[in-house]
Amino acid sequence: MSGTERRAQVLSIAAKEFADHGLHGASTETIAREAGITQAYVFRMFGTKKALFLELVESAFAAVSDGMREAGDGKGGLDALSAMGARYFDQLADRTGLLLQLQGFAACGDPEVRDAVRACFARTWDTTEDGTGLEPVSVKAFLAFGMLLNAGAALDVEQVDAGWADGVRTRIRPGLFAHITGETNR
Amino acid sequence: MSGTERRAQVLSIAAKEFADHGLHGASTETIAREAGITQAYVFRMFGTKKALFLELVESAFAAVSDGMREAGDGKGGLDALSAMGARYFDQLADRTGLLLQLQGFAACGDPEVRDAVRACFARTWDTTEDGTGLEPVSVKAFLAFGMLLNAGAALDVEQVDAGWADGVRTRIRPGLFAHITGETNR
DNA sequence: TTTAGTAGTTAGTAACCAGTAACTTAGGCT
DNA sequence: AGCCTAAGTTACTGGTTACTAACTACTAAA
Repeated sequence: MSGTERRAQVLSIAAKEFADHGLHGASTETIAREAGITQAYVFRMFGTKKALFLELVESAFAAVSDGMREAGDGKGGLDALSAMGARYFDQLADRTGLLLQLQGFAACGDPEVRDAVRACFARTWDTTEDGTGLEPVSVKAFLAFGMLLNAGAALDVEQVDAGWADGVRTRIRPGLFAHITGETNR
Repeated sequence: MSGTERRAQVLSIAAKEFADHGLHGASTETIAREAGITQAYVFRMFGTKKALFLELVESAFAAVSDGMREAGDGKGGLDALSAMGARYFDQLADRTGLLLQLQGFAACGDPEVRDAVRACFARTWDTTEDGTGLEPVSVKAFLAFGMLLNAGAALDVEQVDAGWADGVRTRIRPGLFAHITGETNR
């Protein structure tokens, strides 16, 4: 198998592993075994476990940011907002990506991880703000619903038959964010 | 030291440790050392690492739910909503509690943890819904902002001087949730 | 003074962890 | 043929992990 193929395969397997068990819970040995290679070779490719983790977390955030920017490109005003909102929620249907974001936040006890995730989140925030032209409160609401989706993915809310689960699954009307106003800066 | 005192002390130390490093990243050895006792005694008190973790996560969720219910007790309508909202955000100022919730979500790869966290989240949802009398979309928005606070706590947003950080810190006007409407059930 | 319980320890175990160094094997190019 | 590089392995390390069994020191009541 070629280097780039192998790399992609390991990244895909590691993504699932890290999404389920987090930075510390996942095992490089397990990842290697599932990929059919030696654990030593994983380290040869990615250097450290944390580097592999960060690469996956960063690409999970980037998928959302890039997707939104692409959706809004060439449009303006409400069209752009609507397209970006739709793309945002499309990207957020990827459960592994959501869980990787969550694991990124959870691993922020490590300063290196925290700095990386801060940068990722900042980029998502700025992309949302610049692309939609919404005021900060609405951007906040926009991203807040994204964070709730992270939690929903963790709880595997799709598999739950209950009132609260229905509530979490309920999709917000996209135009909503344009109407949220009245923040008070603390 | 008496049993209840020791237990409380260990719980408090373990809370910080689990909040920072998660279920798998935290070490019982470290917790024991910080408490000035043997690691073996931690297991004698709590049985397993996971049991200790779950006790902390559950109490972090319960603090929010119970606080809200208490705040709304004896009041009605907008008064109750306002009081519950205030209490909700008060409880969410506890960074360790927020991080423990986050680590609970992150550890949901383990079925036992997932079931427990589902139950906690369900209770928070129901308490919010019953107490405020809001429609599901608003409850969703209410809790979504809570999830964003989890992320903000992980990123230690208080220490960041940037536009996005200001945005995350911006406090929403409590009455807002009463005016969110227009969901579309998917 | 015995008895019962509570607070805590010592001394392990077996499994697993991330990470390293040195080696091998196979294919393409000159 | 001979060389180089990329793909991959074997074999190992030092450390940590959660968890257990068996023991001790102390206190308070009967």
